[in-house]
Amino acid sequence: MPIRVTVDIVIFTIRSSRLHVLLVRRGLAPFKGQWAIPGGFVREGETLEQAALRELREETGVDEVYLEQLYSFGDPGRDPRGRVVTIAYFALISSDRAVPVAGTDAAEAGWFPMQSLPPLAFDHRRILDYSLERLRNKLEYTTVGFQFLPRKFTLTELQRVYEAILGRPLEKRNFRRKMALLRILRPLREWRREGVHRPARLHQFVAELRPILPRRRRQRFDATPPR
Amino acid sequence: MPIRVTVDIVIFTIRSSRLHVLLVRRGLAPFKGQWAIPGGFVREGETLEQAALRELREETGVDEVYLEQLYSFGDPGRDPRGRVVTIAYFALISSDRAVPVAGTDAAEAGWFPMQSLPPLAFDHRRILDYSLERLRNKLEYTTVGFQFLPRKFTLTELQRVYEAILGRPLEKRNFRRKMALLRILRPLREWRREGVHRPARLHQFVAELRPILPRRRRQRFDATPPR
DNA sequence: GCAAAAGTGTTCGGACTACACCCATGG
DNA sequence: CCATGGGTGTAGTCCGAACACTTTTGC
Repeated sequence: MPIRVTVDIVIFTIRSSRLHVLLVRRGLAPFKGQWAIPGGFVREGETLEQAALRELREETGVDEVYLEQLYSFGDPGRDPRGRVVTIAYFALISSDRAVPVAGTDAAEAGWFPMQSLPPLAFDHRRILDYSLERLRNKLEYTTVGFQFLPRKFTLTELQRVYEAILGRPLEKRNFRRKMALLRILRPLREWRREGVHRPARLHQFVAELRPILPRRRRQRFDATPPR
Repeated sequence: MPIRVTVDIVIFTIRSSRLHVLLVRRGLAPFKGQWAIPGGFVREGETLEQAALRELREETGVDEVYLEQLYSFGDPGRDPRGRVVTIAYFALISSDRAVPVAGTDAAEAGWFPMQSLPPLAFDHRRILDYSLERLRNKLEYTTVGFQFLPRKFTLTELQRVYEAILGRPLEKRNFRRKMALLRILRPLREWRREGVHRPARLHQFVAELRPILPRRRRQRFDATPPR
């Protein structure tokens, strides 16, 4: 009895300032009727990443997103049907594109806030927990956070993204100073006016997706000249 | 034709102040006679981690080491025999235990310095490159570095480990201050004397393996009382 | 007394934290 | 004129980096 290989994909987005994940309701046994993260078997000629992208497209219609391999889970017994090793990925989708369509083999699909998840099939709870941990870490030292926003956004919207992922409020002045120091935002000559208050300046994310470089000084050494 | 699943394991150690990796010479086609990292098929009832540990034991006789899942590689065509997905792990072995024994299905095994690797079978070069990157990152924010040393060691030995992994020299005073600040070393009342110079104090690594916590202050907020 | 490694202190700059008030707008 | 979010500056602390000389030993 050979081992079968699937990819599962955790799809994150931000909705109304809260981190959400896309779940599908299983139409078939096992765990029929339960919620699960999208996934499926890896096909003949495709790479693991292509398989993940295919699942993503089937569920959301979206392509060209941030996608990263998370971890592989393969405990015997994690799938009652037999030995299944899954390679888990996670994807980040900007809120303006986050419109799920029901998958082919899924009866139903929907966005769930990470703070209140339903019971999940298989070991998917564990996968979700780990992907959140990873996302939080990445947020600290890369610019993945921008993946959740449309091209133009306000600084407060950006801050809300960070807060939603980290799960704690941030201090406005410090947050803005940090962003300014990173020099990855271009302030636009456009303002968004909404509500009864001062309009907010729009910004663009400029610079490719990259790790945040804490500009190191070059290291020199004790230059004790021979006496 | 089903996908087959293997684990491959990158086994690191430090020898004469340089980072080494354990390679085995392949006895069978494909890539017969070439060097490769140890690995093998995942068996029926074992977890992925158990499979990695089994390979590790077969190659080195060593158990109870630092072991971490690295990444999964599954491009079609990475193995000419057919579709093989491999889950790569890496392990860290202290220099005093790093005595390889030839594996069961391997003709020969040996430690190679990471700076001068032979041509490798499959996509193993890529796996090695990635594992080094990961090891370097982990070194910065965890205490994995200690895994390479015996229980008692000198501060200079510890510094050599860090230098070997990072591939650059470090500054002695800063390195020692940092270690002192972390409070994870117990200085012993023992000294090692060797060579014609002042003896070096021995230290022990105390505290469990853990991430290095940059002690955050609790964040408070603008407490503008309502006027 | 000399060669060789062990050991040690201070200064600077960058980044993070804490913290409170004025500004522009629409109603 | 008021409610609402947008926007801004300063002071303290911590940490990493730079940098050179004294100590102890065996020969």
